[in-house]
Amino acid sequence: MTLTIATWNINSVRLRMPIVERFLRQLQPDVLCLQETKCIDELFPFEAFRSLGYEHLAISGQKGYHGVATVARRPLEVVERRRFCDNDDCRHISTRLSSGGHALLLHNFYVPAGGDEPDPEINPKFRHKLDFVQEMNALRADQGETHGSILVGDLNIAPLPTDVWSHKQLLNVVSHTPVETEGLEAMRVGGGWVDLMRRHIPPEKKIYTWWSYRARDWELSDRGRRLDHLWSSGNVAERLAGIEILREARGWDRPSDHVPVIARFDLD
DNA sequence: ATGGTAGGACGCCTA
Repeated sequence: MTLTIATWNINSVRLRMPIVERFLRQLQPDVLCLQETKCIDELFPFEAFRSLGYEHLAISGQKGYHGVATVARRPLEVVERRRFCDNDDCRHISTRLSSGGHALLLHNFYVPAGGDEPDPEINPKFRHKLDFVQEMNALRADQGETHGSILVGDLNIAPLPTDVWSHKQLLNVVSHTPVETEGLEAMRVGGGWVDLMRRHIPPEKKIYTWWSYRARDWELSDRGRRLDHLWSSGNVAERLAGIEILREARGWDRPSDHVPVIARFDLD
């Protein structure tokens, strides 16, 4: 049997329901992890998801900012809404997915963007981002009483030189500074996580999942970054059958600035 | 070198 898991920073789930519907009808992933839902739980569009066959929802929302949601066609249960950096931002939810006798732990993350100034001494938002990644070190791929773990989301860091349109020009730009890229890679490797997009697509090849709204023509200039990630424990990575980055979604009507990324696994 | 756009919510913060 196959299991497909998608991640997408949706930049307001209520405003984006038309393209969420289009995506779910077209790709039909088993699970969709959303970030930046930007609405309190009471206002989450439950019915729209249910009518599309996504009847199992795990949400963690707040007013106006952040917010994550994991929606699925199969049963899932909330494991934890973890707090980071001693505040109540809704930036994480973990769920347990049962799939053909396997139980998978699925983390859905929205890492702080970090502001514009890449200096933690003068920019508290950048300090917050670095601290947040530091605290993510507690999450190990082999953790929990499950048969494997998956970690997805908008991590707001493009770790490899080929994860940005210009490595040289972005070295001092938040999302690609060495303190961030090295911190994220250390956390990933230390936690035993496999970068599934890079397992499937060689590191020489450029990959982007985000293009700024501010470009005159995002497609023509193609100044993108890979900010969205899918990781897993080694045993789950062995089952990876494919990765799809839905670049066309950046050109849909009223798009998010991020596109969905989908991983397909072949399980027994 | 700079400013460019978008969302939530209604003056301004965040990305």
